[in-house]
Amino acid sequence: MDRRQRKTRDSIIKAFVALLQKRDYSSITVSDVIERADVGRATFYSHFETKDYLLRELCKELFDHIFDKEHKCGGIFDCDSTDSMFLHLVKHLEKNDNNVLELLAKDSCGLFMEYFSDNLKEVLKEKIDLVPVKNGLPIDYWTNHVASTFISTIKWWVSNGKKQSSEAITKCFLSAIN
Amino acid sequence: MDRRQRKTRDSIIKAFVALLQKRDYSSITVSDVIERADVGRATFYSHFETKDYLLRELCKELFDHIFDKEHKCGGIFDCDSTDSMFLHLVKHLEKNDNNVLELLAKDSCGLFMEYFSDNLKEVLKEKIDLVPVKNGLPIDYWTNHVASTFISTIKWWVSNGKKQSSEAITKCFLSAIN
DNA sequence: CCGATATCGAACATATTGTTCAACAACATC
DNA sequence: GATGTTGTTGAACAATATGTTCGATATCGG
Repeated sequence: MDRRQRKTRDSIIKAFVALLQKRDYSSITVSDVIERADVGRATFYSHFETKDYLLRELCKELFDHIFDKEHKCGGIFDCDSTDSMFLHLVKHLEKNDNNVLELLAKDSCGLFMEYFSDNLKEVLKEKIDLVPVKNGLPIDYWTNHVASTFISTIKWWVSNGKKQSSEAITKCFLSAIN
Repeated sequence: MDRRQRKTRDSIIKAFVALLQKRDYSSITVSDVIERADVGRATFYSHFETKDYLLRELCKELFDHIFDKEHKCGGIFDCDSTDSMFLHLVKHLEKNDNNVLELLAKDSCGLFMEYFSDNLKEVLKEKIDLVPVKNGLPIDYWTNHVASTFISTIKWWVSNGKKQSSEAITKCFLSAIN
């Protein structure tokens, strides 16, 4: 990819994240983004079809990074138990690159949640043997429940100022689903 | 309230719900709503400040009805156990007045969820003695978890075509949190 | 250096928003 | 059923946002 392309793309996404931390998604305009990113209007539209697509791309980048599909070595896929997998995930989230974690606690976080949930469910499906399904619940229901509980735990954790250690909050989560 | 006011208000909300079932919230314009409701533009704005306020009002009406605050007799507040309370809630949701339940399974349902969750947490706080808190989890975390699990259960149920009976899905939910 | 490609910026048509106003219709009250 | 009040209408309006176009300019890779 052309160095120029990467540069403008990066500055657009950076500006977008910065704005998302301050304002509601729906209140942010394309003009806001390109002004902050210091990028021409036509340039923006040559990179992203609409504002919605920009959000999608952001989600994709974020969760592709967290659930790093490329080099699974050392990632969550290498964990030998679910306990350590979830702890690994929490610790990763705790680092909070780009303050993106905070976005999960905002109002307009529907798409984030969806991506988060989809990625998590996918992992859980592969690791289902490590997460004991409770008394005859449908597997589908169970993975959905575990993913949803993990996300609501993280959301609760962030919303309350991350007072617990990553170990403690992981324990909370594991207690909740066991 | 003036008969005329109620009439236009009702037709606006009705039109709005009908549109929400077909399209995404963000894609629906005020013009769409007033056209479908057959109501003047100025009239719309004399009832609702913005499109967002319309959504809020809708949520309020919906959940005020479900968690009927007025006449608590025979409502969920009269239940003697949490089991029957949740079953009562599910049965109420199953009736699905105005096909509103379907909205919970759509993409742009963030605000619905929020209202749902807030109302549920409030009830749970009053009924906390009936829902045993698991091994030393923070009460706050626990009510949040129970509410979030109930909602994700309902969402899963609706998304999969409500194949289970209300009794069965309530049992799933109770298994998940116990 | 050169050809290819990305950016710029300004202008443009289009669409949506939220407001205003005068004319009209439905209401409640006597 | 006459009267004053209130809600609705439709059209027009300014303001803002969207997405596109195009020639000029700058930057890239080789």
